[in-house]
Amino acid sequence: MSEKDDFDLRNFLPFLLNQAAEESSLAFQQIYKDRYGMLRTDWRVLFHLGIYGQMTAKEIGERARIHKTKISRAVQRLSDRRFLTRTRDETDRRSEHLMLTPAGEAAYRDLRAVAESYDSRLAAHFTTGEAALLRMMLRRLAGMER
Amino acid sequence: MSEKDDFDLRNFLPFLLNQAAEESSLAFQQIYKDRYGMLRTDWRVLFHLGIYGQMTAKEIGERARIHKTKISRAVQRLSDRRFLTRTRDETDRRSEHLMLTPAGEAAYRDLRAVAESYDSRLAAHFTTGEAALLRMMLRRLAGMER
DNA sequence: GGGTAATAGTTGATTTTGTAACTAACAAGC
DNA sequence: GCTTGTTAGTTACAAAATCAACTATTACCC
Repeated sequence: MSEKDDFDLRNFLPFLLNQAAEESSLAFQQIYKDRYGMLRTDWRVLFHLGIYGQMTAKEIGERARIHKTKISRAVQRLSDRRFLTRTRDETDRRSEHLMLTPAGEAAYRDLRAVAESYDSRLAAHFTTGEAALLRMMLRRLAGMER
Repeated sequence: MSEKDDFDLRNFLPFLLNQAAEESSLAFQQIYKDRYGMLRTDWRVLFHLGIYGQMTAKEIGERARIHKTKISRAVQRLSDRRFLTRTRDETDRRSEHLMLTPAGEAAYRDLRAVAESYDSRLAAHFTTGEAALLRMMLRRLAGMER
């Protein structure tokens, strides 16, 4: 298994980003899965509603770049568990407004606290300046600014 | 959809890392998928063998943190397409040594060139120093150093 | 050496995702 | 107002990921 070719996979950004993303999501994933039986899309939808209040499925999908079928299923699951309510828009009856129930709010607040402390723990690997630069670079790679 | 809560999802590292990873893998994924019909695990296995030469499934799994069932199926697909050969270790007949065929080598060299230019394009978002720092930080988050 | 545990890798059942086709509602042009 | 095209969201089916159980082989150890 000695080196045979000098391409460095460990520095290839798509690979490296995936490894870092996977590793750094693991412990958080464990929590929303164990504590609420949620999937990745579920907590993302929950957080969007917790942060921005009432939104439609479409708005969440655009903001988080999640496909509409994934959103549809996450909304279904969250609705089944009484974490959100769906109310049709009366002026455009195709879309519906999603809003957290008190139970949804509680789950959101709980997970938000976990997320905050978890994020700090990750950021503690770096100086404050480095962490800020890292976030900036990631936002740029994610196409979230420019 | 006005702000209701000041938690910033766009700065939450697990989310941000995932968005960046997904976005920055898209175009590369398109290429190995369209050109060779490969899945994510397939090109990873291919690259490991291209870079390090002969390896066992277990070694690849450890190095890339991929579950053995995923590796097993990727090896099966690559073997079906005659991109690699499998030879049993005669001193420990449980494991087998994987090695690229000439066709596998050719695919690897082709994709490696794509990967290199693709990586440069991504890194061009930053100064040389920033890019080096980014890779270092990602390796640290991925648990690939310390 | 015989029994028990560990290891490399595979297979099968279940869950989740991805893709395309669908329904229902609205919009635009004429 | 009727046809054609869009849009929001759902559903059906195929592809892929996950998890547990399995086979075959080697290691341990009494």
